[in-house]
Amino acid sequence: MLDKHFDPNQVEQRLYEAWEKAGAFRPSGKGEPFCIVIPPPNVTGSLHMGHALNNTLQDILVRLRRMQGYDVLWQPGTDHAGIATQMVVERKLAAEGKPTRWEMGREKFLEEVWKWKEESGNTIINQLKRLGASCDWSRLRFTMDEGLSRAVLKVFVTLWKEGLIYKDKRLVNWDPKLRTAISDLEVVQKETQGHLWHFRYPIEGEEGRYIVVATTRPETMLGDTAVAVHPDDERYKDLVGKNVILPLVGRRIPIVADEHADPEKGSGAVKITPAHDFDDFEVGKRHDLPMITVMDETAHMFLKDNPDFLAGLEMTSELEETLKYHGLDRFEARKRIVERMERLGLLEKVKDHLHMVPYGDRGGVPIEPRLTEQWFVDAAALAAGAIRVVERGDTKFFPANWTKTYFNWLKDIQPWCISRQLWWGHQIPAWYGPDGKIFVSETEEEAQKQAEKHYGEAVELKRDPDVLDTWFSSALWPFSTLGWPDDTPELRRYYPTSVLITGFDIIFFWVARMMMMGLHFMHDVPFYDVYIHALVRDEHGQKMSKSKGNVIDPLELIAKYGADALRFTLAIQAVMGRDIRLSEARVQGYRNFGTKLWNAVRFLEMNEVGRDAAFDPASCRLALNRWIVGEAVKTIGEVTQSLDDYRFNDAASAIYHFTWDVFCDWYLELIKPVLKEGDAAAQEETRKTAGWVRDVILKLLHPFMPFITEELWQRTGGEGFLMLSSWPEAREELIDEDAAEELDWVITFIREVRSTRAEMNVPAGAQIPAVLVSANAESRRRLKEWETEIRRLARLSEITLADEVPPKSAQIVLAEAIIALPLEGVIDLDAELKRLEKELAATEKEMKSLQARLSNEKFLTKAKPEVVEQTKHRLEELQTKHAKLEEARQRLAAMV
RNA sequence: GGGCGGUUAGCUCAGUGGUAGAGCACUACGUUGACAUCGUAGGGGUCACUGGUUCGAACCCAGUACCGCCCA
Repeated sequence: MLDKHFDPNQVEQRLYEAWEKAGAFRPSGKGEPFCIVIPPPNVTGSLHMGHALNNTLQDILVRLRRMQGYDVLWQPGTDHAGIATQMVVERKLAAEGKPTRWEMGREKFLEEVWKWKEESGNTIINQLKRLGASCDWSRLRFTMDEGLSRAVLKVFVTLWKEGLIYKDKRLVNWDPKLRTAISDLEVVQKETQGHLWHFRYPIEGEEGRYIVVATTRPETMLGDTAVAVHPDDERYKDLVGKNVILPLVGRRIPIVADEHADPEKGSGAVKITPAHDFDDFEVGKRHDLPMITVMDETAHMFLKDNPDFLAGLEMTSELEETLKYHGLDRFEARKRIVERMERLGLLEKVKDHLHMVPYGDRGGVPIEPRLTEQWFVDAAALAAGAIRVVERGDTKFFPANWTKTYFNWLKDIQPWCISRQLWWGHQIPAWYGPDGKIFVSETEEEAQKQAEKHYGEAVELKRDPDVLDTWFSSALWPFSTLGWPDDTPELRRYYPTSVLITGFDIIFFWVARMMMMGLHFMHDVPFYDVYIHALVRDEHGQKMSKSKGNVIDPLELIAKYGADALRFTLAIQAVMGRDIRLSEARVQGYRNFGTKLWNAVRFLEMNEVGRDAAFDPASCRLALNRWIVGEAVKTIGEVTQSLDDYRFNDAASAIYHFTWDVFCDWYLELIKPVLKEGDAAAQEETRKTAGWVRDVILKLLHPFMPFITEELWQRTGGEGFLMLSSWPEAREELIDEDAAEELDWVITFIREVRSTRAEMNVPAGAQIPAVLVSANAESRRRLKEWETEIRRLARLSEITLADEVPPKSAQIVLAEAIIALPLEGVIDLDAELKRLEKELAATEKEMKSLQARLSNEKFLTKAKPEVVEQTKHRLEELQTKHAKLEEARQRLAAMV
C-alpha cells in the first residue's frame, strides 16, 4: 500500500541510479535517430535556474522521443570556459595564499587548473543528474579533452590554409584587468554619467587662437595625432591644413577634414587618438596618421621610454611634467590632466554627459581599445552559408522571430578575434621562425618540417603563447562530440542533430558560430530546429542576480519540493517567446499536483486496479469507461502534438487538466459506486479501464515528472522501466461522442444541484430529495443508469420523476427537463427568486446578442455556414432554457 | 537611432476572428474512508488607448502611451 505522500528525497536518487545502471540513457540502436547535444555548461558552473529550464526542456523531448521508439542520444559535456575558469582558479590560489599565476608560471598554473577541474569540474554534472537529466553520461565530453582538442587543431589549420584565419595588427577590445583581447560580443555597453570636457588646443603660428575639442576621455589626449572637423563646417574651413600644438606634450598635429566630426556635437571639432578609439582608428587610417599607444596592457600610462610617444618631441618642462604621469592608472591620469589643463587656462568648460562606456563582461572594468597583433576568423566569409540555410528553411528557429536577430547579426558581421592572452585553453598551433615567419600546423614536428623546408635548415621555433577563444571549440561541439575528425558511426548516425535548445543570449556567441563551422566542415547544418527559450526571472519579473539577492536556487527547490515539481513548473510556464517568472508558490502547487496523482493511484491500488497488457479499451461497453477512454485519447493527441510543436506549456497544461479535473474529479468519483456495488462484469471492465487510463497518465506525464511517474509505475507492478515503455497512441476511433454527451449530462446535473444547494444555503451534510420534471425518454433512461452516482455526488436522498414541479422548490433547467429541489422549510423563496432572475438575465443577455447576429443579413450570408448553424443551435438551446426558467420564476412568484 | 517583445482578474500568466480562462490569493461551507499538499460552491475583468479592416476584433492592421530586452 502506498503512503499518503510521495517523498522525492527518498526516491529520486535511487531511481536515477537504477536507470543509469540499466543503461536506460544510452541510445537503443533501434529506430530513427534523434539527437540533442547539450549546451555544455562551464566546468566552473553550478546549476542555476537557466540550466534547470534548459535541461528540463531537453530532457522532456529526449524522454518523449525515447518512448516513441527513436534511437535517442543526448550528448552531454562541459566547456572549459577559458577566462571564467582561469579566474576561478586564480581566486582560489589567492585565497589559499599561494603564488599568483605570474609567479608560478604557465606550466605550473595549468597543472593547478587541471587539478581543480578533476576535483570540481563535475559538480554541475551531478546537479544535472538531480534534475533528472537523462544524458548518456558514458559519452561525457569536455572541450579540452583529447578528441575535441584534435578537432580544434584540425579546424584551425584548415581555416588557416584556406585563408579564413589570419593574423592582423588591429585595434581590439582589450580587457586591462584580464590582460587579454576579447571579442566584440564580450563587450557590454553601460550607460554612464560622465563628463564632456572642452579643451583648447592652440593653433600653431596664430598666437592666442584656439580650436576647442570635446572629449569624454582626457587621458587619451597624450596620444592625439590630429584634430578633425567636418569638411562642410564653415566655422573651421580656414583651419583645415593648419596644425595645433598638443598641450602638455608639444606635439605638432594637423587639423584634418573628416566626416567623422559631427558639427552638431560638442564644439564640432574632435581630437583624434587612433590607438585608443575605434572611430579614431578609422580616421587615422584615412589620413595616414601615426598611431601612438600611451597605455600599457594594464591601462596604466606608458610614456617613458615609449619611442612612439616621444618621437619628434622636444624636451620641455611641460613635457617633463607630463612624463610624471608614467605608470599612473588611466583614471588618475585623467584627473590630473584635467586639473592641469584647467590651470593652464585650456579648459573651456565641462558638461555632464550621459554616454555609453564599454565594459568587459568578465573582467568588469572598462575595456581599453588597444593596438595589437591578434588572430582573426574571416567571419563574413563563413556567414554567407549560415544565412542561406536558414533562409532556405533547412534550420528553423522556434519561435521564428529569432530568425531576424540571427540574420541581423550575421549580415553585419565583423572579423572574429579568436586569440586570447590567457593560459587556460587551446594554445594556438602556430610557430614562429627567427624572422617571425609563421608556421601553422597540427603538431610541432610538422611545423619544424615546414620551417626546415622554408629555411633550408633546422631552426628554433617559438610557439605562439596565446590560446583560443572558448567559443572557438564550442562552435565545433555538434560534430566534435560525435567523434569528428574521425568518421565515427555516431557522427554518421546523429549529425545533423535534431534540435538545439538554448537561450537567446548565446545566439551569436554559439548558435551562429556552430552553424558556420558545421556547414564548413560537415557540409550540412548542425541541427534542424533551434528552440530558443526565455530567461527565468523572479516572481516580480526582475532578472535574478547575486547583487539583488533574488536568486532562486534550483537545488533548494528540488530539495524542498522534488525535481518533478520544479520541472513541471518550468515546463508549464515555458511559453515560446516569453520570460518565465518563477515563484515558489507555483512550485508548491505542482508538488501538490504530484500528490494528487499519487493519491489517485493509491485509490486505484486500494480498489485492486491492476494492469492487463491484453486489455483493449475499444472493448469497453459502459458509457463511463468509453467516455474516459475518449478523453484520454484526446489528451494523448494534445500532449503529443504540443510537444512536437515545442509548446511545452500546452502539453503540460493538457496533462494537468486531464489528470486533475477530468480523471480525479469526475472519473474516480463516478467509478466509486461501480467498484463498490456494480456487477462483476462492470467492475472488471472499470478496473481495467482505470488501470489503462492511469498508465496513459503516467506515460504522458513521465517526460515532465520522471521520478514520481516511474515510482508509481514500479509500485504498481509495471514491467521494466516506465521511461523505456512505449508512448501511448492517440487512437481517434476510441472517441465516443454519445458517451461524452451522456457524461456531460450527468456532470451538469451534479454541478447544477451542487451550485443551487450552495446558493440556497442547504447545509453541506444534508441529504435532500430531488424531482426530475417533464423528462423525455432519454433523460429518464440516463437517470435510471446514473441515479446512484448522481445521488452520491449531489447529496440527494432520492430522485423521483414527476410531471409537475412540486411547490416551494428550487428549480434547475437541464436541457428539456427541470430538476426541482423541494425545499419546504429550507428554501428561502426570495433568494431562489433572485437566483432565477439572475440566471434569466444572463440567458437573455446572451440570447440578445445571438439574435442580433442572426438577424443580420450580412452575418447569414458571409459567416461560415457551420458558425451560423452553431449560433442557431445555441439560440434554440437558450430559448428552451429561457422558457423553462421563466416558467419556474412564475411558479415561484405565485407562491411568494 | 534600428530591431524585438509586452500591456487580459488582487498577483503571476495562458488564450483563440464567433459564450473571456488557469494557478495562486480571496469569501463561504466542509460532506462522500484516494488525497486538508484535499473537496464543494462563490466573488472578481471597458482584455492599455485611438482609429481601421470585418457580418463579427481581446485576437488582424495602423498609430499613440507606458514597460522590458537586444543591437549601434
